[in-house]
Amino acid sequence: MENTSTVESAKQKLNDWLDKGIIVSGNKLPSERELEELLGVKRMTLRQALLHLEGESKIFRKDRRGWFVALPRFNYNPSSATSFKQAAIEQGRLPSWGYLSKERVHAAAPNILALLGVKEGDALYKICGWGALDNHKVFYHETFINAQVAPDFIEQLGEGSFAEAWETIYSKKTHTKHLEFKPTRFSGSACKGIGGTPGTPSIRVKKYRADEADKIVQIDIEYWRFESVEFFIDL
Amino acid sequence: MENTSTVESAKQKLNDWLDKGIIVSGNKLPSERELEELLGVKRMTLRQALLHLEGESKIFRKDRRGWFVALPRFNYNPSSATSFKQAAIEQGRLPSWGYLSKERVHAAAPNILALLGVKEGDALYKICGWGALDNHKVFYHETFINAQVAPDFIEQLGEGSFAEAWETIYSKKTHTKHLEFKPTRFSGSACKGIGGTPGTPSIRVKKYRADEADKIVQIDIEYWRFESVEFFIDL
DNA sequence: GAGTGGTCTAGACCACTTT
DNA sequence: AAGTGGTCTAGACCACTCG
Repeated sequence: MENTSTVESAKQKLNDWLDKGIIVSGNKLPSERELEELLGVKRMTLRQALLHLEGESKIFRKDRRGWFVALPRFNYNPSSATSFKQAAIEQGRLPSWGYLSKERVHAAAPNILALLGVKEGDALYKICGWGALDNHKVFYHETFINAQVAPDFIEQLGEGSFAEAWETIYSKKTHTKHLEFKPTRFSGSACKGIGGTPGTPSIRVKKYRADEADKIVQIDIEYWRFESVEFFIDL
Repeated sequence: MENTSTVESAKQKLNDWLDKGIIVSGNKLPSERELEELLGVKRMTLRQALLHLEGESKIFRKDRRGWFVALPRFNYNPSSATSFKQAAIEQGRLPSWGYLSKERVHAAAPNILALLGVKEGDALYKICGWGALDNHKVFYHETFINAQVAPDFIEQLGEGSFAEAWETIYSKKTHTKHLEFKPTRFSGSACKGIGGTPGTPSIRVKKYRADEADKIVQIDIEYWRFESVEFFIDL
């Protein structure tokens, strides 16, 4: 009669409730203590079920804030000229973003300096920020820019997007030259910046952007929430 | 004196032992029961530590077989003409692969048929297999091929690689036309094919390969072990 | 301040792998 | 047959969030 009270059965019930839209009022799931009662499993077991559903992109976590019904995946073409903002709108999503820090620095990882063609000790810009869809943060980024190529970039950027700044202020059309995808887990600044749970899988996307002369002018390192995105590239 | 006996401390100790190469004889870690004693933590706690280290690519699991010291990440360019075999050798790794099934089928997902230009009810080939580095399986794949474009592909393939078959037998040079990266978790056939633990994060790579006339002749769906790979693309 | 998520303990049983 | 990994129970404490 009663089911086997295992992770699998808990998952199925939760899945049902999610599909049917019941129980899950608004967007937040009931607390774990309520759920363990509703599902007839213990806390650690429930946790497994929730973690599995997280992996299947049905739900997601905000650190210390609980579990939420997942939003659709974002279809992202990192090589496209289309900005995050525009792509989001095209997919019927509400984009937003913020900057956590904008610094003029004189040091960075050696390979960053080399790629940007910045001499040891010379200035470059480091900008950290996040991007969100429907008010849910989906990526954190660190961006490096050659200060010689784009003087006063920080001031010019304001609250606008990178693409806008490049085109409007420096009249440069940039294109993606190189891409890297590395499966990792959230930790450190990416974790804080996005409000992610440490240890949760994530994808690090590294992007070199170049100008018309094929000179690398910007390096982006983005950390995406594992379940919130899907990448595609046309060649 | 004794540390706080938390996940973090267990991780640090394990990390130490891994770095120094002690405790870890051969390639397999001691059993979980031994480790809980050595580290002074309980099983579920140890498990958290191990899972974290798995996420950081220091160790990996074989289903029901235990924990192993991780191998280096494979640097994989999915758009390159270079075959898996060749790329592996260039990175000083020992590649191997196997086929789990080779079928002539008359049905597949509608979008697969459409992309390959196979009419409803017509034949296509479905080939499932795996790839390994240093005798550790790192990906599982399902490949679909238009039977009209490459008659008798299954027979011609033998135990060789796809690239070899296309070039030698059909004298076609193929190139990657489209790529998709989707973070998922292991389940179903991919899980079995690779000996992965269900629920473990993985990356699904979808690849359309086309001939000189830009006609799609092959669709690859690969499921990669999360921690064993890093992708890059030059544009 | 109550409630909640994150973490941890100290056991247990089963299915599978290995010896 | 013994050992091991996978799973589950029934508690507990702490740090943080939220009302």
